[in-house]
Amino acid sequence: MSSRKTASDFSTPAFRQHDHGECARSLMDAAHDLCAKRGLRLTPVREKVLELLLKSHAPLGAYAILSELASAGFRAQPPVAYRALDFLVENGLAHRIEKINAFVACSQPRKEHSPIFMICNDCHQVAETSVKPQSSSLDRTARAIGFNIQHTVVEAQGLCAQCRERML
Amino acid sequence: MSSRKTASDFSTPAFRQHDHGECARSLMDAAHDLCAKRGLRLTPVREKVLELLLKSHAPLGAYAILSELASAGFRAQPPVAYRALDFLVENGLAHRIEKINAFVACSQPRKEHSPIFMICNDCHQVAETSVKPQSSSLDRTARAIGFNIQHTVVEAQGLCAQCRERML
DNA sequence: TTATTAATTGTTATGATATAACATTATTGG
DNA sequence: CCAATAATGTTATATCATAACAATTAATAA
Ligand SMILES: [Zn+2]
Ligand SMILES: [Zn+2]
Ligand SMILES: [Zn+2]
Ligand SMILES: [Zn+2]
Repeated sequence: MSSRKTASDFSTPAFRQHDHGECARSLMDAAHDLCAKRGLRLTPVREKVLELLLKSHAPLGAYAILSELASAGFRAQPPVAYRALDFLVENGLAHRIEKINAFVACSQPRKEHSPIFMICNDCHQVAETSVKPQSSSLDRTARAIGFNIQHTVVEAQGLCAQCRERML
Repeated sequence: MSSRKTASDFSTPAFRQHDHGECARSLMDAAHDLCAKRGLRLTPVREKVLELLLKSHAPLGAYAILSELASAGFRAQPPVAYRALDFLVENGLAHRIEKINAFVACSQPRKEHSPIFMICNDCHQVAETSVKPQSSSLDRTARAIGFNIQHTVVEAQGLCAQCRERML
């Protein structure tokens, strides 16, 4: 048993068969832990938004979240959703997918990472992986031109293996 | 004199001193050539939008373009700007920067490429570089999980060398 | 050329995403 | 408790983008 990890070892289970109930529960637990450790307040609306995001690996738009919040008895003005999302994103519990103006729960909320996303255009699920910062093409290019990176957006759209197979 | 090129050789001149008048003129010429070769029509409004984008290496939002179009005597309803931008983007003459909902002229409109952008948060200019598709972290990761990439978004926000120096 | 078709542009309206501003309530620390 | 801070409630508006259909212009082929 080697300790080597391939890229897929780091990928979110989005495109792999897995027990998503357990997947979601463990990420919710991790969120509670992380907030406790950092003295952050995972208030009811914030927890509810995270719960909604954790329902699947398909990102949700802010207004979809808002409407789910309304159904669950929360106030439903846009700032309610955006504030909760801001909290989750700022604290590394969720990510914004720029290409589709939507949000997804982070699949590795413990560690600092520069996430990269694979967005399936067919099943709409998003896999999150991350890359060693130093080794990315972006970092190499930035060093070459003296650019100081503060934030990165790395997203790919296409077809996941399952969807591609289904289309054959 | 080696034929090796470093990443900076491929970068747009955005963050380097250069004759931008010449820079813009040659890109406009290239656009005319490309359209002629492909039988595309660089109509007045499309050419004007490209001209506006070529005024600097700082991206412009669709409504900024719209207002410049109005000043220049063009019709100024949103679809006018979005259609021209769609044409330019579809034909590789401009790119959309997802992180800031804005558009920039392509700096290497001839060849197929997967562009990478460096967005300076201070001077708001954007450098475009590109990476050999096979070698990017995104492609390696995609191969590892069997994901078929159709489109990529790779953007970094931060500070260009000049702006960082100026801040010291 | 002239009819036919296709591409582009004009126009109105609306949809979708996001934030500013300020009032109110809840939590925390002294 | 009291003052300070953080979070939430609420209204209004800003910003970004497209649907739908009409009118015009350009390309094409009979
Ligand atoms: Zn899961
Ligand atoms: Zn899929
Ligand atoms: Zn230039
Ligand atoms: Zn700069």
